[in-house]
Amino acid sequence: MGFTVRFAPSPTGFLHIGGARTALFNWLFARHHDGRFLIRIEDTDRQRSTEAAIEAIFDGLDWLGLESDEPPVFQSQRIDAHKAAASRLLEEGKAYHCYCTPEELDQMRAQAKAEKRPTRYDGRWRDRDPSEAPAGVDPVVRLKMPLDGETVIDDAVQGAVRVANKELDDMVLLRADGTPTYMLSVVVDDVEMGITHVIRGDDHLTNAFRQNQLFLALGHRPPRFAHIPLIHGPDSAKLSKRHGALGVDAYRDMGFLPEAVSNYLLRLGWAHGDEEIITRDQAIAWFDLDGVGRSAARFDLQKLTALNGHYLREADDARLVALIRPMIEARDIMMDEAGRERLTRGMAGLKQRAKTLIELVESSLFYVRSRPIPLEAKAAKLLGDETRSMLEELIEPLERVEPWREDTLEAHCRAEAERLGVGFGKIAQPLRAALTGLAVSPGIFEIMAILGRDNVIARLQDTALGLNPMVITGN
RNA sequence: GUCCCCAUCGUCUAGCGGUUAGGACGUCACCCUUUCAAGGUGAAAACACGGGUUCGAUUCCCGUUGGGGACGCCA
Repeated sequence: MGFTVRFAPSPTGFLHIGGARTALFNWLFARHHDGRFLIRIEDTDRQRSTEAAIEAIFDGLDWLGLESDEPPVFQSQRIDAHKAAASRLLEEGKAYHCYCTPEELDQMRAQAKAEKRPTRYDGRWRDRDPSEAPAGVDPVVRLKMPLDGETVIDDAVQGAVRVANKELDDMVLLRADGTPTYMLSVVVDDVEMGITHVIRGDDHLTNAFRQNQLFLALGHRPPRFAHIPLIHGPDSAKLSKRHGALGVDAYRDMGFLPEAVSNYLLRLGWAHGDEEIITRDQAIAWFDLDGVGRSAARFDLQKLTALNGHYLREADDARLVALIRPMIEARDIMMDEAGRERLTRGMAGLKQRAKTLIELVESSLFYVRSRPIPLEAKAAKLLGDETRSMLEELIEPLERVEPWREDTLEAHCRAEAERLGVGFGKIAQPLRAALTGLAVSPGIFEIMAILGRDNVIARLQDTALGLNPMVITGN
């Protein structure tokens, strides 16, 4: 339909979670309408923009699968075009030089505040003759805002939002050093890039009134605005570092899958009936601006975690093995081919018990560890002297189990429990502890089948001999 | 302080004048069960308040209260 949107982050930090959602909404909107999704890096503040931040933003977008349809635009490379636009406005009498010093402006604001008046620039140089310019002061260029009437924005999310033009002060277009401001750059670039819909955070809503006037002054029709509500922290204030709100990379490091983060973010402020689990394709088919809510949402890590558990269970086993392999090896546990195979076979049982990749790693280790495996405290508690000798008695019968399969193992162990005159749980838990070093794991016969006879018997012998090292855990 | 926005279970939300106010996360029971998950069943849990409009308001309008955002020669 010829719609073009952009995601325009300023590279002063990582891609934070709110930015990720903005990018997602833009991307989905473009895909849904068969339009274009562009990326523009707003790096006009050279002091605060860093190469590392730019990289982090692209990494984050990449991880979430939000690719740009065209090479990214770097705003810093378009300064000449921004300056030219300002000159044109100056020539047309739509902008003017203002010789106020920063000190003078500070004073003006302080006074307005003291008198409980709005802290706006009063337009004192708007109609003043340039000959009155003080010597030695480099002027800024300001846009002449309309003095009366009102500016109405028909926001695709917020509806009609209106403000009296007298509330809008004459904003700075060019700084005293001649560099363009954000307000100018954004508008000039949006025009240049053919942006039809500006989808961005709520915090830009008041900017939109000013930018709307700037589009008009430049002789262009303003784009359609869509201001989506911000994501808030648990204290319901705008999400920021102090909430521990992090870059998407942090969520990746916490063991979340990109599809889970993406699904979670989508449902924050947008819904499609009662649907909770939404695939990318469904999202593209269903997403549109009219479904976006107007109120801010709080970030809920628990719900993200639950969603992640769902996607973990759905995930392909080989993919999960590939994802956790570096995490396992980072713990100095090397994975040989046999270990990788055991892990892959065991993944179906492991993944349905994990909520994050971190948990998945923790619960997977016993498949790839070398003997004797360490015992966590809860497992050690299950293995008293009496229990250990009971396990020892299990070794011989296990040597005869044929074939070595989940169902035959279960049948044998149940028979064994009966012979010993104990409840089945009395031998299952110690077996689990001895074979995995854990008190919690997938089904014990599944584990035995995957571990293999030799490994199982060896591990039981280790335990009988008390060879297992103890693990000191935080809990 | 000025301007703007918002308001359904604890949280995310469905609802677009007439519903037993639905779903999800979380919480609590019970079932399943070798542990833990998963799964199943069920429970507790919401329309901020006050005026209108209307035969009828969660839904439309106004106000109050509460929350948020913006007020830079930052982006």
